[in-house]
Amino acid sequence: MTDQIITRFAPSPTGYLHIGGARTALFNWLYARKYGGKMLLRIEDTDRERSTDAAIAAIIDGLGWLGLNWDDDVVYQHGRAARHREAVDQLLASGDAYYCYATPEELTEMRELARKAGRPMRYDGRWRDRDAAEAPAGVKPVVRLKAPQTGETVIEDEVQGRVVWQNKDLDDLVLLRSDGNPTYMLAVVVDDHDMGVTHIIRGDDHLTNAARQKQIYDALGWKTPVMAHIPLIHGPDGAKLSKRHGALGVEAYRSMGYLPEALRNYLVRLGWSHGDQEVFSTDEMIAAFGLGQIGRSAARFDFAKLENLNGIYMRNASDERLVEAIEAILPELGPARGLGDSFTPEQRAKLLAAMPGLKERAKTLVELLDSAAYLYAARPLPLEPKAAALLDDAARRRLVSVLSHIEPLQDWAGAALEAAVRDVAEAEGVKLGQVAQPLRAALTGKTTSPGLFDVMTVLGREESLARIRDQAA
RNA sequence: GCUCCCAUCGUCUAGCGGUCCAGGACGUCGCCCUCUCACGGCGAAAACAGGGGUUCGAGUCCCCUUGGGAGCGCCA
Repeated sequence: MTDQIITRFAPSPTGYLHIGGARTALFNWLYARKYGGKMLLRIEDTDRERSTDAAIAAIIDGLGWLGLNWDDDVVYQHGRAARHREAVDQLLASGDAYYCYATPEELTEMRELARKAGRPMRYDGRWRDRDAAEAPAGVKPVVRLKAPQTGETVIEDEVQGRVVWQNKDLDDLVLLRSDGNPTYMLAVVVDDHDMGVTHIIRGDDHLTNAARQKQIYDALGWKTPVMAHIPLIHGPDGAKLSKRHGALGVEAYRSMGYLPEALRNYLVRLGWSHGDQEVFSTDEMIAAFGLGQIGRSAARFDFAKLENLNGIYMRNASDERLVEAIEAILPELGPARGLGDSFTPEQRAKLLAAMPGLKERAKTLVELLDSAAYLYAARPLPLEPKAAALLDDAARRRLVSVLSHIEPLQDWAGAALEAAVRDVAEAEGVKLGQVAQPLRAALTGKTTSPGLFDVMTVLGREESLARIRDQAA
């Protein structure tokens, strides 16, 4: 029991689940699943001002969409303030923490002085050894950790390796604010400990925090969990991917038509690798995952590669699955495309029938839906400029010939249609393409589409003939 | 400014002292397949940031420089 692996994902609910957070969650999830352990979810909502229920919902939705389930109940950090204070009392009692009455003004002054002197900006410890009797009246104190001033603090990080700080460079951090509320630094340590977290896997923006947290663990006499600080994800331009700089929530990727399994596969390969393997099933991912194969440098987000992966996953997905995935985002996409929030049974049936040809050609669900527009278009079909250009007089005359060859067909099926159209080309003394392209333009309004004879089959005899007649001359 | 982290093709990466005139994938560019577009197949261009060491031997170890990034709050 004690050797069970427990990881956690601990987002602060101040916005959606962004892509970096999603990857952190994924890594935690993979690690826990691999070792038959648990991944816990903790909402770090101690900042009451910035935390919102909408953000909590967005994070939970995002995890659900990605298929990253957590174990046990969600822990809300805010609800644990009493326990956090208890830990501070322990530290106060053991002499590992003290009250500090320095005012915000004094702190600002300290920072400015330090900056001028070219020294690290840190608290000077002025209340560290002062008697509480000297406390100024009317000032609510904070509680600070009495951190070691000599020696070093060391983190043996699973991905960054051994990281060392000189204790003289670290100051006495605040554990309890003057209003009696715990700080993040204290809360994380107490919660991770109480939740039995054995492995902390998080972004390396927390690496320097790890040193302070280590000091708190030590002061409390607790064992520090194994830590793994994974590199951040940067934007395509190399600049950091922050909420104010192009970072998108996972729901944005859903709206852009990516499949959650494709996004997961893309994300896992950002910073982690397993030889030359690029595509992983969920089981393969879990089996192959390991902290040791996580790289230490930041990665840029590359939509082209995500699209490629998404295309692979779409081609391998069942037709029904893809129709369902499109239906899930249809409320967002449909109206702008002349479709409703959901498909009519006929629309759905046509889409399903055309899916084998459609999914072969699209990289996202949005592209897929757009490429299916011809299925639902009302006659007479609007023609794309390039399609219109294809339908010159000679082409329209050929369509007449096509009509005469296919109208008599008993069997409206791919092979028969193809044979008929080939006959037309031969009779006209032209290449198949010269008949096929105008035909495609007439049937779909576009110059590209799935195989022509599949298109005709899905559209059905009447609709196909009508569309051809519309353009024949 | 201070502390810490990082550095292989445009991008994601393999490489854990010799088998690397550096491999895979995406992207790009050719060719093939072909009713279009995709898919698929074949091929090409494309990288060890720079400088010092250590070593018989360095992409791989050490140092410096340069360039990125993170953190330095009574935010998380």
